[in-house]
Amino acid sequence: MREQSHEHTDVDRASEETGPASYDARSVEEKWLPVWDELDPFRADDAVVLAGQKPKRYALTMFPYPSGDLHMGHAEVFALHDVIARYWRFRGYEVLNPMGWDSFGLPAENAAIRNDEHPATYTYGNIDTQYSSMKRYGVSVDWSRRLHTSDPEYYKWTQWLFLKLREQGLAYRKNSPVNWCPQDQTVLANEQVLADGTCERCGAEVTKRELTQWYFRTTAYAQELYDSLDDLQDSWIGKVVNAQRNWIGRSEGAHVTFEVDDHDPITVFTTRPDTVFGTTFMVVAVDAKLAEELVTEEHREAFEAYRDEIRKASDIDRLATDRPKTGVFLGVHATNPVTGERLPIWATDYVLADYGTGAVMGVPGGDQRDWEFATEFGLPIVRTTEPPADFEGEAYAGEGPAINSPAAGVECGLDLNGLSVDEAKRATIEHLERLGSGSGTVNFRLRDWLLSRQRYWGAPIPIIHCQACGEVPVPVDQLPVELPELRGADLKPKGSSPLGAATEWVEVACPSCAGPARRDTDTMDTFVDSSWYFFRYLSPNDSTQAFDPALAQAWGPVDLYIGGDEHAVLHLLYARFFTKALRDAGLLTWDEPFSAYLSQGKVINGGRKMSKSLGNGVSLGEQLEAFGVDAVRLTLVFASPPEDNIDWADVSPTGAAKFLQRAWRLSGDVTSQPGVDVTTGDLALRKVTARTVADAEKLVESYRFNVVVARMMELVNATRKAIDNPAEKGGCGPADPAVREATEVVAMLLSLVAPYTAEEMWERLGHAPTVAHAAWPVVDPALLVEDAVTAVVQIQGKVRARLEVSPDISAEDLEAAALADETVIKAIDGRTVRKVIVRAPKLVNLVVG
RNA sequence: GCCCCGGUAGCCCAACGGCAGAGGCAGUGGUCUCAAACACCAUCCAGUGUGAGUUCGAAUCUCACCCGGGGCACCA
Repeated sequence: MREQSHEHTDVDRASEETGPASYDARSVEEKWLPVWDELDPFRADDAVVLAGQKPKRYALTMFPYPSGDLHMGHAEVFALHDVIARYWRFRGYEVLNPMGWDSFGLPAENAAIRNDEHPATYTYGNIDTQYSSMKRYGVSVDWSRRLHTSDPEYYKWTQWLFLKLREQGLAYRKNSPVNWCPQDQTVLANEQVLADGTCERCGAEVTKRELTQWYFRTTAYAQELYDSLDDLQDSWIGKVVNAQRNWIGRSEGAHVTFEVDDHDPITVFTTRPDTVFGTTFMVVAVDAKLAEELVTEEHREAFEAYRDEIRKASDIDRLATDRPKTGVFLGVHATNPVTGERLPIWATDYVLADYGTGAVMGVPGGDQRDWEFATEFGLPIVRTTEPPADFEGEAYAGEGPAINSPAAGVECGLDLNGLSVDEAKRATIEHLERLGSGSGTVNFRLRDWLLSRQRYWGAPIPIIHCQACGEVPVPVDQLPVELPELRGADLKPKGSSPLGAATEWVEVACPSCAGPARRDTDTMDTFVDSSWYFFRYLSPNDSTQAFDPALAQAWGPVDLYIGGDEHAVLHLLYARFFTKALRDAGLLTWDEPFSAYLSQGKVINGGRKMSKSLGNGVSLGEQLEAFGVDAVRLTLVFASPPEDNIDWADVSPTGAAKFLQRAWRLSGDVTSQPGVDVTTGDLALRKVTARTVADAEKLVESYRFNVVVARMMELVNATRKAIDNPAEKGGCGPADPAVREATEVVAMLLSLVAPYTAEEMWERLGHAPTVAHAAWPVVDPALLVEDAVTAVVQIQGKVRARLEVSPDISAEDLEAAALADETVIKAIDGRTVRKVIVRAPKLVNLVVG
């Protein structure tokens, strides 16, 4: 592309009469940017929406973290997102399309330590860079709503919301074993530890520490967070709904209470209450307090030795499922509430302290883990479900009739024998409820969200700890609690928050009793900042409230959210939690923040993720330089469906640039004047145009943006042919009004993806800027009707002939025509026609023989 | 192990249960050119992962399996 520029002048000179053969992407970009700034066509008008003058659409894309300049991934999501935002404007919606920066976070802090500076230097420097790039990228954003989560004006409200949630009992402090990242020197939420036990952010192996930390009570909404996934099933991309379901991990079952000798009873959670007859022992988590309370003096030494050994093992080892079961007997017995049998109680590490009640009834006949444990320690095994005859495994957890429930000769008031698993579960729960020894219940895997962090560059937790009054919230009129000025070496992680070193900042008078007190020195997880930013966009400059509930009512919820899969559980779950909490605080009326969610695939190169070590990185800046903004955007949108990965090695920005030139050239060929009566234009081309618009509407609305681009290409090809071909070959020449109509539609459609080229075309077509304000074409339904359609005649389902028929042909006529056709008669070859299926006007299928 | 999603031409991808091909990339042949690039025209290429089933008819629906991607996982 660049090489062209030195020849450009020759081309211009040579083609003065026919117009230039190509345009220069760079100069077109420079030409239109200031014009758009002047026209400001993307400002979202609150008044219009509040008054209900226009229907609204809220388009949201995950705001970037300011690390360096934008990369290919950003380019993709912004390009996809802009298609829908621009389309909605064309369709008459008042569109809110805001942008900001998720600007708290560790990279800035680490850079500050490295370079002996303040994190703000890195942060705001990168924001400036990214802002310039985004402007050039031509996204249709309302920049007046720009926000940065690290601005005190923003995090004041993050702090306010923290206090609001605390008032609702949704933020609390507790001491517990927590995930600790030794690399980042801070605690992490469960969601931020990957399945392999490493830190989601930096990849270091996460360890455990016992610490007092702040939590959001996400579990209070576990049921609702799970249930409302049903409503999102169709409008969210399936894999994200699935990931959230798995993460929340709902399981139905029962609590069963077992009396214990000389001790409080133990309650366990089980999904298989029907197997209670097969319980031959009890197991409690070795690291739970319960184990320590239960163990007898006689067994204490052995227990403690076992426990210490387990504590030394890493989580990675503990999580391995293939090692032999271990445990120690605690010296006490429980009583089976149904049979009265006495059951030994053991401690083990295969039971988790923080799931369910930290204790389990051991049913070796029905649970493989219990089977292994029983085998290891010589405990009895009783089957309570009859396995199929060919069953060869050990524990049997499948369907089948209940047996040994109770065992022959036992009378206990409950008989499950012969019942199916479901029937037996229900009967057992009813029986337990009668006995007062249990009840049906639902358990969740989801844990509370650990939100405090021992790092500097985040929103300080607005709590003051007073020896006399305890936790005291910072009064609202004293918000924000601004970060003290720390820089460079002051920020070095040392296992506790750097804020602790800012003595003057930390030591304050208690707001309640005025006695000596200390500020909380932890900052909030940056996922807190991003859990509500889409509300702040509604009132970005409001200094009196986080957001205006009336505007939330008018604009919310977000109509389409586009972002990366890496946030499938993290950010999306947190934002859903915040929305429900804010609803219950009376600030919102709706339940879910994002009506539709689309995830964008990754941009990879040569089949591998781009990385410095592989040396396969593709620089967005270089691509833009080489091909222009529009060609890069078009490449990214056209390459594949939005959610699929794009391999840069498989795509062709050169091809995209060629197409743009082809499209643009049309606008120079049109010779009719703006406003010409298109109804007199060439019918064949008009039909293609109408069909394209109708299809494009459906395709954009179902987010199949790559197919929309293919349709644009077809329309460009058809228009080119109409201009160039003589009448006898179906052409109509450049003066035909249909050519203008088609080219204007190309400009409008193209503006969804390639705004500069489209704007340039629009101008050459004799219109004032901006094409974004152009009137979307109204499709005349008459133009969508085909004059003649090709009906296929199948014999035994195989196509044997084609007939040109009228689109409104009757079934009888079509059948007659098919049977009269010579090719058909030949293909039937004298056989009997046994059955005729007619789908007028497209198909006839003959069954012969 | 459980749960989602996918598998169509050399490649990226289209196809209301009804003609497997819309579009693009790459390839091939041509027009233009002194030559090349650009542009334009033409053209080659698969029977839809495998096996059954439903149906007049299956890429599409059902089941099983194979392969790839993702989520959860000693979660009772």
